[in-house]
Amino acid sequence: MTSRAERAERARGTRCCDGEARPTVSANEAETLSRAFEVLAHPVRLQLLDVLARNEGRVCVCDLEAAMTVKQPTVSHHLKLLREAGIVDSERQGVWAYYFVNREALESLRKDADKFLDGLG
Amino acid sequence: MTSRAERAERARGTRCCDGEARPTVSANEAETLSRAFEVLAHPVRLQLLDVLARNEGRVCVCDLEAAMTVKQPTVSHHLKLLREAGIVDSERQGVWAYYFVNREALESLRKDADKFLDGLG
DNA sequence: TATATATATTGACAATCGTCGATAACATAG
DNA sequence: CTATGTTATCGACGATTGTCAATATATATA
Repeated sequence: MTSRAERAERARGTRCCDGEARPTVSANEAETLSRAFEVLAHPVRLQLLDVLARNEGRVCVCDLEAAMTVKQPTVSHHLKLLREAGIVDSERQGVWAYYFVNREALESLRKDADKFLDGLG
Repeated sequence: MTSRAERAERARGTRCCDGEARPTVSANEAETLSRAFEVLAHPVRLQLLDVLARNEGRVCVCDLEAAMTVKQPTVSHHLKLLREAGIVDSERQGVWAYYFVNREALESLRKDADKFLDGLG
């Protein structure tokens, strides 16, 4: 609780700011945006994205696995989530699976995140 | 699986990109950043932030509650998470509790998010 | 074909999350 | 003091998440 300037008195049972307190972001937009942030809300996924973004189309799962602290099924699991979110894609080359970021999807995610955060003032 | 240009052949049991596959974001940084994204990973918290950012220090819980679809204890719960994350603060005025965004914390969050997302290329 | 390697999937488990009714804590009016 | 309105906390519940061993699937090599 931080101290602040005084405020107009008000009777109980009254709203303080009626119309002004409506969100400008709809429930649907908030839903969509929060799902985008969810994808980013795990350290392993952030590191996977980091590696993939810096090694354009050249990283196989075995190397991703080596770069992470978690075991192979867990890496595979997080890659699946990134794939389902659309921000990475993969290609099979023989025994190996190479993952790479979907640049348009990533750009779109960044734009949405920026727009929301910038919109906050 | 998207089709891509051909790749140098390689024997099984070999790494494809050794050193290059290291994350530039440390496990600790990833941990911290992912916690920031976690806060944003829920539609109600996004809408709360939205409302608070647009009504500088003037919104009481009763009005936040009226603006959300979830019940009062749930609103209180999400406000607590935002407070614990440091990006909002609150002040009690008599019976009412007024919430407002912590501008420095919000700016710092935005900077970290931007830095990571921009860093991806 | 048999074998070895790379990746994905399954299934189980503990841990965390989101929600809400009930209730506590607090402030004020009467 | 009592009653009423506001917010926070508690406790329970189902749902979701993260992890990994075990296993399946796919591919290449011998």
